[in-house]
Amino acid sequence: MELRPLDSCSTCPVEFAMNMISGKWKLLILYNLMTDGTVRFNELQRRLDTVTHRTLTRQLRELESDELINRTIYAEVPPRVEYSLTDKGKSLTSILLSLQNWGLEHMVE
Amino acid sequence: MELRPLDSCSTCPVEFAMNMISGKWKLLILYNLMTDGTVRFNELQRRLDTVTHRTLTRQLRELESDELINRTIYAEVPPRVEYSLTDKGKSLTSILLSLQNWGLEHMVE
DNA sequence: CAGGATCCGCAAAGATACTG
DNA sequence: CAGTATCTTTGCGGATCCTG
Repeated sequence: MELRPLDSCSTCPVEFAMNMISGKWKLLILYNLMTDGTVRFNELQRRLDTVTHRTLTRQLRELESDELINRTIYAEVPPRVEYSLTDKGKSLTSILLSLQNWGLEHMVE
Repeated sequence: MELRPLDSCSTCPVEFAMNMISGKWKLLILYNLMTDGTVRFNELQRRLDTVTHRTLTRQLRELESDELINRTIYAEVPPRVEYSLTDKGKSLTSILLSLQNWGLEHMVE
């Protein structure tokens, strides 16, 4: 596949994709869901380690409104909320792999 | 290739790659150099259309310090400065294609 | 032509406190 | 447990003016 001309920025597929994954914690969230399938809110927060409660919530809401993740609420006490990838979210794996491959080849360890 | 575990964020290849291309105009700059080879400063500014002189300079400096682009200065009057991709910069094409493919498949036109 | 210097605005992220 | 409400911070990008 070749690089296409970028007619207009508002319809640029590259920018469209970048907007989905731009966000300090988004790729880390997606990565965790890719490898583990389903993760609860607090478990996710533990794994991201330094993320604040507030910020994690926001990032999850954005991913959800972009239809990259599912949010499942269980009517229990204490409450349980589980996050998982949608098919659209799963399809981002190709981008993550592409980024990872490039990083592995060009990072000085 | 499989997704690797993300041991530590400071050594995460995905984050390393993202840091290279995060910047409002960077992918657009790289795209222009990928398709045209060598471009002068003002020509680049015309193509990005709404970018300011100041901001374009900063983005170019960052790309240069990341060794993604070459900056060639010709000792002429008026001055001439040309930008082109390094091999490292050219290798980003795979990421751009990956982003573009995803965007084309998931954008509603 | 291709910058540098200064100042400013804004959106994203963090800190902290409170809650069903 | 999984949020929401406020407030503050910060850093990127923009606006403007000056120069070899």
